Amino acid sequence: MSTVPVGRSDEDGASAVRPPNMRDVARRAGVSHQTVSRVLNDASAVRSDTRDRVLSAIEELGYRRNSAARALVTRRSRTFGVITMPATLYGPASTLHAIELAAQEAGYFVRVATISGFERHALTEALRWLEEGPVEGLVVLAPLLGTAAKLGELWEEMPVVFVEGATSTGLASVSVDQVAGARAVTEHLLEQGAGAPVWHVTGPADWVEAQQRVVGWRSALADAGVRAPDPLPGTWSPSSGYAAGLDLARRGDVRSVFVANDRMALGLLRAFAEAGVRVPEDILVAGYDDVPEAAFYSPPLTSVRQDFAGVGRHSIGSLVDQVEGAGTAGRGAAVLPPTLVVRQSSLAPVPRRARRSGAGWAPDEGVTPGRPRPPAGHDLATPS
Amino acid sequence: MSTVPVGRSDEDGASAVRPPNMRDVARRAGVSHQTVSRVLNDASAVRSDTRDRVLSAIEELGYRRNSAARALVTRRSRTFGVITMPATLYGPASTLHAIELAAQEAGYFVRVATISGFERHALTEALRWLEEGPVEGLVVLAPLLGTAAKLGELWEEMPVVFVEGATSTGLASVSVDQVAGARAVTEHLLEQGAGAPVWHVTGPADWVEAQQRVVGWRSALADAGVRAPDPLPGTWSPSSGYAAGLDLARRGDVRSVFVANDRMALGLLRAFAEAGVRVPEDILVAGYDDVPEAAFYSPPLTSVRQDFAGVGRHSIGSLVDQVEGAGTAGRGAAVLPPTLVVRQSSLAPVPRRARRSGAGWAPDEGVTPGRPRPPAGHDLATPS
DNA sequence: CGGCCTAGTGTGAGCGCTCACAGATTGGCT
DNA sequence: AGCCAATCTGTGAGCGCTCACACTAGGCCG
Repeated sequence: MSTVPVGRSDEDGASAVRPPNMRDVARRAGVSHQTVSRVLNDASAVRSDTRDRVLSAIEELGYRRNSAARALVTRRSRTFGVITMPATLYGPASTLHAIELAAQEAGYFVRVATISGFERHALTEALRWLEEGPVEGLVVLAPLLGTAAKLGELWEEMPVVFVEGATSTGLASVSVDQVAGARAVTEHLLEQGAGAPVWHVTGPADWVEAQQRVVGWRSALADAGVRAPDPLPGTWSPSSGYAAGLDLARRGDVRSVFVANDRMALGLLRAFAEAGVRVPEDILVAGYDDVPEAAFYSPPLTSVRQDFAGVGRHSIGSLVDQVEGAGTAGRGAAVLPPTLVVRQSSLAPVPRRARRSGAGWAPDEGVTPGRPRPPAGHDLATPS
Repeated sequence: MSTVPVGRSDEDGASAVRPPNMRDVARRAGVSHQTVSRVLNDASAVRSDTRDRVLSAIEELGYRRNSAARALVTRRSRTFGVITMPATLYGPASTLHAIELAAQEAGYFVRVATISGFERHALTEALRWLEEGPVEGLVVLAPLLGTAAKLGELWEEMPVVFVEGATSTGLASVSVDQVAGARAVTEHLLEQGAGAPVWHVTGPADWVEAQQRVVGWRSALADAGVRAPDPLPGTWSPSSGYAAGLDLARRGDVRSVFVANDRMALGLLRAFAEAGVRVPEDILVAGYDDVPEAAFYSPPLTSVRQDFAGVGRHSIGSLVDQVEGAGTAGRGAAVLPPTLVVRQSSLAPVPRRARRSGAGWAPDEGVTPGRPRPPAGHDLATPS
């Protein structure tokens, strides 16, 4: 490792404390700066002993390539921008983290612009901020309806990928199949509830994911010939689930509820507990997201797991294809299948045939520390 | 807003699709490139009508300054690096988000390097990755013991701030006062439990925060003249809390438990529920972190809230001071006070005087949707 | 009325790198 | 020996910006 301090004090005695540059390395290795550049980039067309000399000069000087200079001449920043909301929500936060990880693996940097809302003005400002970078591509974590349309004409020629939310536009997008997930969980509740109507607590109406979960829920009920009750509005927050829970507990005719995310389901379970409604004996409950804590709710919550890491990888993969590949590479719409994870909250206790396909009564690993996520669940094939 | 496509096709008919540069703007405004630069930077020493002409030329051309060129000559990237773990944990994720937000407000970009562990090799590699940037300063989210020491000599002259974990080194650090938080929650449990010993489920032993919570817990017990029971080891995960809960439920003599984070407390509550232990009637429970869901656990969980946004702001503030200020600016150790949030899980039901200082039986806002975080809680003065 | 200050502007160099191309060296064939 | 191709290496320009400095014009003083 480097033992020589930065800067050079040999040769011409330039006393500057500036870091060593390519020319310094070249001089030390007895080659030209261009050969150093070749070693760093091509690796080809350089005789191996020359390369070795250059590499050891780099090591000795503690040389690090100046990426600003590199970016200047190549017009490539190796940076992707991410536009996101100030969400500490489990889903978006996990996706963002996965994106950062995937980008790092692909050798790109990520620059995050957080916006407070999806109004046009905020979007424009975020783009400005990112373009200062500048960025080579854009990931838009745009879970609200209409974001894609609003942004549509803002970039020209800038590679972009919409995550969790874009549809219909010709642009690249990556998402988890929310309709399939909602269908699966609804069908499961129908089966466990012996065909009784499945109620639904929605997410905010302007979220694409919330809307698609409604669609999946409706279609499963329609296919079963069961009339859909009016959905109860929620806001993703536990308190909105709590409110919905109080509503549902007051009615006497509810047999099962599909809640659009786990946090709301937690609030709903709390309301049921206070109202003396037993889960799953009186009412079956299922959530969505499969947060790591879901297996430890009371009772352990049936949920739908999403592959956030996969979403991150696909997003970055699409951008890399668009930037490095030619033509229409990476332009498609990737749709990832979700996984139903069955736990106690949705299993009708009486007909004990309910234990199916590895689903257990969590906490299923018992006292074993670690991630409480059993490999249980069926993979759902992507329908579209 | 810009209606002219990028590049220029007027003047000398250069057909290039390159974006407009400073010289293009200068030509259009009838000034020199240097005057354009002055408008963009100093703003001083330019006559106002000249400035206006330059600004409108910028607008018309859709000019955006090339930050690579700027960074090259100024040797300033306006970028901070963040070294973090692949944590989807609530605390680190919130802190990271707060850091990004604070940096954006201060006009800096953030580059995140995620490492899988705090071994020396991984750290070195992360530094390499960030230095490629290069970055002007470093935020080290280093919650593991000894990270600071391991990194100690790796940078020379690079501004750095340790978040949640560093101590004793002379370097800048920002953290929440874990000892004070643990003391407060332990004292509260002692009072509610009428002086009965408070048990403790710890976090992983190599986490600074876990260790300091143990310290706070011990000192509160010592001050009260109560012997500290052996702490139960945990891993931050709900399942480890579940395991600890089974252990504690088996003993008959436990009156109260302070669990080192909310996720473990959730697992512990689950174990108690299965074992037929009632909370708070049989055992009082409190957690740490005050995750947004804590108010909806069964029962609602007493916890300690940390000001993550404040941590983010302080971290970035310290780096900005170090970079822009002179000398020893921003070098101190900032310690932020936590807030105890009392909920049902820790309130002894019999002596009803327990309702104090705004603490309520959550979900205290009832059915109102929104953040389930009451303004309740006492602020703890920073002791150190 | 010439010298000097100040405000406003222009000129040229160069940051560290990559690109396009030119030059040097080698080896294999006639 | 001579020549061509293949392989390796060097040269110089220039990316878009900021910095240091030179220059001009006008106002004020001696």
